[in-house]
Amino acid sequence: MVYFGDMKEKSPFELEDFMPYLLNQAAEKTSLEFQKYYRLKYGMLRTEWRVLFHLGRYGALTAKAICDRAGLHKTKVSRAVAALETRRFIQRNRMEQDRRQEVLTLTRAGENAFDDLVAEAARYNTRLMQNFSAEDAETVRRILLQITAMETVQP
Amino acid sequence: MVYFGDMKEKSPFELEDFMPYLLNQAAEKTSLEFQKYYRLKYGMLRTEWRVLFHLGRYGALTAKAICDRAGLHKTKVSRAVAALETRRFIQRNRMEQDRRQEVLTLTRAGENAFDDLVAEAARYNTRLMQNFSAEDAETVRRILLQITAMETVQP
DNA sequence: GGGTATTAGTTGTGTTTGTAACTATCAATG
DNA sequence: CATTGATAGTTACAAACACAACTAATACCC
Repeated sequence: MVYFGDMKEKSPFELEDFMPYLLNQAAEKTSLEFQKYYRLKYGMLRTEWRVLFHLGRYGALTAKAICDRAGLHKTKVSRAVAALETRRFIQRNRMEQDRRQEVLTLTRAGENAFDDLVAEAARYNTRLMQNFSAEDAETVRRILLQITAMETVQP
Repeated sequence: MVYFGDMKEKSPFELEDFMPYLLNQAAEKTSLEFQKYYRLKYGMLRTEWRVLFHLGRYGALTAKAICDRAGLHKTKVSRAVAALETRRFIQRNRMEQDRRQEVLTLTRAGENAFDDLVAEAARYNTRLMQNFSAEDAETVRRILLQITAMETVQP
């Protein structure tokens, strides 16, 4: 019988068993790939694309509403809104009943960009997921949503 | 019969159907949560933790080898190595047969940090994944690896 | 062996992010 | 109404990142 005394028994822990790592690798890959649509074609950053998406998908919103829905910090949204306005993708209108808030709406150019990018997103998603069975896709979707919605994984 | 002419039929596309979005949300959540272990306790950044991990898990490596294995850019690794050396977690030794390269090894402090962080990583992972069945966990793992390894999702 | 190309690693620069502090407006309470 | 506190959004500053240019050492090859 062979003696395995020299083997490191303690750490069979591989990076590929570590979910944050796996998630990051996959997220980074797909994000970088999809970037080229909104970045090259419209000069947007990821946050800008997400803000645009929320406005296109859910109609006029305030910055705060976008923060809440999208889980983005207000400074990120503020900068994205400023950039999108500069490029004439959105329009701001102060509310009269509460002049702290402003309602954001897509311009015609913004709607066009939205339509285009949503179509690209759907196509990208289809191409990405066609490699997997419908059951597997649904399992992944469900678990990712669940992880995202989990309250803190307690120490 | 009601006329639905005004409905936007074209875009039943939700963010929650968009895999890059789902991946990013889950990745960001878990990364931020796990950050506190290496960040608060050892003052490391994510790249530093990953460099430390590779050295602890796979033994002495050059910076280039870490780049290749971890899929990190050399400038990131260079700065992580500098930071880890400053905090005395690693040691550098120029190779005699090729004086461009330097072999990186963990110091005692580096090994201690590695052992601690790997244990925390394993515990975090267990707590995260205990909410799912073994089959689901395996499905997710497999698909995330597959996505990461995919060549470009062609336009 | 001398010029050219590669390779390992570093540094510099502009861009993006995170955090905190700030302004302006509104709400609540005395 | 005046003061205090909360809220929507912006700005300022430092940390982090990406990408290109750089240094130093080695390989190639005529």
